[in-house]
Amino acid sequence: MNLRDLRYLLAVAEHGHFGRAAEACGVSQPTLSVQIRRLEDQLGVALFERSSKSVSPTPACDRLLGHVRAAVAETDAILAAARDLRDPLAGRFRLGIIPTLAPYLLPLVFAPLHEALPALEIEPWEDQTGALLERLRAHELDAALLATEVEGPDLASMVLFSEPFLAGLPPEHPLATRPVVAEEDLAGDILVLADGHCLRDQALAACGRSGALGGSLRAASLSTLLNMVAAGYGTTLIPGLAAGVAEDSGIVLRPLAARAGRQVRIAWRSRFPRRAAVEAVGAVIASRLRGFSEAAARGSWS
Amino acid sequence: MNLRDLRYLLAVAEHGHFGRAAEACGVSQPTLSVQIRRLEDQLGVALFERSSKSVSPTPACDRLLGHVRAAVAETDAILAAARDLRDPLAGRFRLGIIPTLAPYLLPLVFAPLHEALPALEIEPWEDQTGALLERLRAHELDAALLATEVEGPDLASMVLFSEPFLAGLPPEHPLATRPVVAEEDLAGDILVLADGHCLRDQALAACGRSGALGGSLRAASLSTLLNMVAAGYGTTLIPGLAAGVAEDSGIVLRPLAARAGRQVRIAWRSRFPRRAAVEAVGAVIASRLRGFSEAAARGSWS
DNA sequence: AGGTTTCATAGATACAGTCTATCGCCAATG
DNA sequence: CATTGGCGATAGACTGTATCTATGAAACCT
Repeated sequence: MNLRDLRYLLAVAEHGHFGRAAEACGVSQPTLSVQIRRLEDQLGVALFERSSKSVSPTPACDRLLGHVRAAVAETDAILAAARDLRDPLAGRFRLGIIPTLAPYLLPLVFAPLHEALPALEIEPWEDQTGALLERLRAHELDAALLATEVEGPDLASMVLFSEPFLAGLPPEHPLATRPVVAEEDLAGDILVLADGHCLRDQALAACGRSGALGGSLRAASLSTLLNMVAAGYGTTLIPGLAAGVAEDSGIVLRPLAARAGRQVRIAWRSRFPRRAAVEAVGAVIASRLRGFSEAAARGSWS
Repeated sequence: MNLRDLRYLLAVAEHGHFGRAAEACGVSQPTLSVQIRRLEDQLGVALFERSSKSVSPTPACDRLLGHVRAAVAETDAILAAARDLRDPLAGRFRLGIIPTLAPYLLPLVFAPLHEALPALEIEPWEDQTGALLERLRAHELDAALLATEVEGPDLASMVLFSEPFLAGLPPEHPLATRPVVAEEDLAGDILVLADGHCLRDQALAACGRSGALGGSLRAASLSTLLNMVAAGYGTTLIPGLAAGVAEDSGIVLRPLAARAGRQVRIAWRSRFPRRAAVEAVGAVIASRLRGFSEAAARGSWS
């Protein structure tokens, strides 16, 4: 049985006339005669009572017409829904974001994203890199914003912008008097985030250390870390986007001598069909952050 | 778009695997690959994200699946309903019956019809010949039981049984003393039904009259007529099947010398597709009434 | 590294849908 | 009563498409 035949059936039932029904369907009259006959054979039911003056549905046909109309309506609904979904820049877009980025990046890009891609319903999902990659591979995320490279042939990524680190110092710290701070000078009393945060490893690597301070601090969030530094418990490396918040908490910020930093990327499954959406989201973010890395590195982060 | 493709889509969505879905559909794997791809092209929407390890529906596909399932379910419903309707001896059967036949024939044949054709839901429709033919031609009846021949190439009919007339007399009527009554002897004081009843014309014709008594009586039903005769207002011709009821009302019945009577037929549109149902109904009625005409003509009508 | 699994592609084939042309039937008409 | 027109059915040719087998490409596992 074919959907086309069902439409033919509806047309004949509606017009009560093979010729006019054929015209309405855009086919020839014999086509309808043959197809309706075939349909009757397949169903084992006479659908129309033909005479030279009228073509009227049999009672059996009347009983079937409801289902036929419903089936045709559903397929029309499929086509209509597909039309709505056709735009890859529309619909839900689940975007993972790491915790050291989300609170500072999202306020910057949310409005531009909504403006540039009004049909895209972006659902941010905040978690650490490992968890995000897991969800990405499990099709539970459409893309993720990370500060690390991704591995494996099933994933792909693209750099959106570079985010320099800044030295974060308590106001009374000796280094706070210098205009520029060398990364390795921070190694002595640097505070870092808890395990799992990519920023932890990157900060330690930048200042030449392989391990953290002896388990004394397990800051779960950058916000906690900033408060600890502001209270004089040590120094830290602060991602450029968090500069404003860091200053507000009373921390002194200084550019770094070696320009340590990280690259923020958008990652997706290499087979993800809505590549266009990923690229559009990436483009909006990159555009919003254009020139940011240079400005941040110069220290003009306000 | 094709229903087959929709079934393929459901299979792939269900199995998450082209090979197994193909097996379930009874086609080869390349067939599914090609058809799903074509469907994606037609809808303009990516339906599955393929990799060598998994085939998972896209969010767009998830949204469409509901409609797809509904469409396929409706077509299955069409097939199922057609299976039920396939038997021409099943379903509604609208049967017209003339008023001088219905009250006496229906009680006789209703049970045998139901027994012989349990799936046939017979809906009797009582009206005069002209109205029945009109409804028959308008497809509002499937067949009709009449006592006249039908005219025109669009209708056909078949005699089911012969129904003799009997003389119906008041007990005190002079003719009541005779064992057999001649039709023409009734002409003097015969009472007949109102216009439109075929029995009216047939009774008048049988006793050799062309018009009725001077408009004095317009009996709308045989029952009224019987009561009038029983009350001594005149004589009448009574169809054999009504003999029992007539006797119960106190009328004297006598066989007719010339064996006047009428033939009861079943009529249908010559193009009516459920000829088998018509013939089955006719056969049951004819079988139930077999031998009736002879018995009635002999006067053994009890 | 080699074999296995899985989906995609290519080319051949068979079937099904459609067309034009024509027939047969019926009805209306001169 | 013969003719004409309208309508659906049928025949035969053609075209497009769904399907098959065979093979390719990529990823995964041993």
